[in-house]
Amino acid sequence: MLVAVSVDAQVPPGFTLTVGDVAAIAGVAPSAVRFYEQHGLITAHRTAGDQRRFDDVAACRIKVAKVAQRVGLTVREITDVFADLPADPAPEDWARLADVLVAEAEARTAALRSYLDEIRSAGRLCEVDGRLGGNPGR
Amino acid sequence: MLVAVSVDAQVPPGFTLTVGDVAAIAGVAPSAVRFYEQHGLITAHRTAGDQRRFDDVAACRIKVAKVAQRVGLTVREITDVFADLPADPAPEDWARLADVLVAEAEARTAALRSYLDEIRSAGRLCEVDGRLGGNPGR
DNA sequence: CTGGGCGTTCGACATATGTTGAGGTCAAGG
DNA sequence: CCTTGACCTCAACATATGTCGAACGCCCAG
Repeated sequence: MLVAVSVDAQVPPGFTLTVGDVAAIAGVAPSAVRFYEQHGLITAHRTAGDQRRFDDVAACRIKVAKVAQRVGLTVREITDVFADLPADPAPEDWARLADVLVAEAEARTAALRSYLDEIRSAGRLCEVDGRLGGNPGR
Repeated sequence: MLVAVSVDAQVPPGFTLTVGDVAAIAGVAPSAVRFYEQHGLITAHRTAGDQRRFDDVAACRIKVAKVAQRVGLTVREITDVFADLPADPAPEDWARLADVLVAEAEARTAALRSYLDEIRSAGRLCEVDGRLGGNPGR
């Protein structure tokens, strides 16, 4: 007789965390966790009673996302980057992810620096490639 | 009696750009220019007819702001950074500004990199234990 | 098997960042 | 002067990122 716990038979093993659990681990509000799931940043399985059950990877994704948001990435962009992350990421997978995110952050910083350098080196502020004196339509 | 020469006497010299001019130069919509003025990112003088007249510095500030937004700074934060910028900035002033902005961008990138490094070196992702018996193909 | 602490959805609210439209005014060219 | 396009304000809408409350359901401990 192997009939035992049939309640969460459809929830894969490892998916034991509730919304509140993930929220506590990731340091965000439960509402935010639902928001991220709605937007595909994380995924959940559902119990027979329609409750979400998360993986610990979900909490990890959220933590990374919060830091990535600080460098200007939108939830949508972060979701896209996460699209390449396997369901059960190995350290190398995290490393690849890190490369992508850091590269993006550095590219944006480089753009900022480059533009500021341009302004600074232009003797008289940034009258760069703008035609002053005309008023063409938009 | 009306005095003809008093029409734009209150608008300082150099403030010749209309909302549309600044918008065209900075590459944003006129509505955005008004928005930035409302939020203190740029300042305008008014003609006798209550129209805004900007300085070319305004367009420059907007251009910088757009790039700074890409590294995660809010309009509020950018406005605060601009608070230290003189009305008529010299190259050194832009240089100081650049230092502040780039430092902030790099700090945020560093935080991201540091956190990702932490995850990667933790081996077992975000300090949480799951089924680490292996990485089943699935 | 029941109580209450979580969970669920849904819609309203909140903030940031703008855009659009209505209704009216200003200013520069003809 | 007078037309016409750009400007003014104000309000509503739009999107991103969440939060909160109501009304209701699930589930674990006693």
